[in-house]
Amino acid sequence: MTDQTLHSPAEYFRLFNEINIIAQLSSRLFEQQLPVGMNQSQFSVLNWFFRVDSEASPGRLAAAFQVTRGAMTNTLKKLEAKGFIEISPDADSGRQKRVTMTAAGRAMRDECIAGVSPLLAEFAAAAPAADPPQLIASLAEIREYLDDYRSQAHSG
Amino acid sequence: MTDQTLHSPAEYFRLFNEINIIAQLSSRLFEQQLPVGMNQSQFSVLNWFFRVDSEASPGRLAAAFQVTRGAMTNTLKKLEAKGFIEISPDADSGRQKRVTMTAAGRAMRDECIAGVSPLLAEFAAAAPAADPPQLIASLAEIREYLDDYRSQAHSG
DNA sequence: ATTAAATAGTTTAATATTAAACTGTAAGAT
DNA sequence: ATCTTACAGTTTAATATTAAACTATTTAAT
Repeated sequence: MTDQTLHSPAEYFRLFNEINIIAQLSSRLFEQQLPVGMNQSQFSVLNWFFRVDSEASPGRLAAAFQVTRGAMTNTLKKLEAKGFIEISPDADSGRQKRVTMTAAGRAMRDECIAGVSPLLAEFAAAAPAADPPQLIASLAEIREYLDDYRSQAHSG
Repeated sequence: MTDQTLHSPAEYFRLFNEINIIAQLSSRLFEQQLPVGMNQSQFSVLNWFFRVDSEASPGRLAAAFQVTRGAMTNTLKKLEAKGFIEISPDADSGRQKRVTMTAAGRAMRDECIAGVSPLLAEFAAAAPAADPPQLIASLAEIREYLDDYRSQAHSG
């Protein structure tokens, strides 16, 4: 409150520490609520098709979730094997592919939402964060900074 | 600011999404600054001995970092092989062990800090989070809630 | 004292991820 | 037209993690 511009590196260190532990705890908790065979990565892809767009290339999805293309190849294979997505050649580009969600995928996405909803509702009711919108805004800022940082000076 | 008690589950969903992406991005970024052969888990253990206590059992460390005992066994083995910690029998209990940091471990901890400091300083200077202390406090609340949640109704 | 239950740590199998090498395609330079 | 570079996706090897089975020890019950 006293000082909005000068912050110690040690403070950021603690910040990332907290974030890492929460990510670990929450991921495990959420995955336990998902239908058998589904994990967070797979659900995230299905949910992306619900939230963002009806189709995408594997590369676009990898960028959206900040994972390597190899990791996305793996995740998409699992989803395709279960019939939740379809992977077809891109009519406009021989090196890209076109990924879409199937009806079964939409059903599974709904099932996942139904699975995690009680947990989220319980969480929202307990309201352990004073001001979630504010918190989300701050975190989004940090996420964007990290994302830029990575692509600017340290491409890979 | 308008409403401090009613928050939507969807909001918490977004919150955990942001947290997960930041955890992923920041972990990778930090690990790249560590000396060769060191990773975040190993550094965290060395830093724990610096911050918290001069000795601990493997189980206490596993609980502190919210990882399985098996994961901690693995991490401690790596550190022991490099001479950064010592693992000895506990005089008071035949089933527990006693872990301490060596002088080499302290030196490596300092080296790690030196490695990540520029990144943290750069981050602090750019100050992408308006109010880090407030943010840390909110996150700590969430972390504690998740931790309690896990141990209360869903032990494992 | 014996037995049963809980605890601490290790091991094993399975999985998700990264980094880097690799294949194939598109775009740009000459 | 040919060559070079960049790009999209896959594959491979290495690693960290979890869950569950396992060993050994301690504590509790009888």
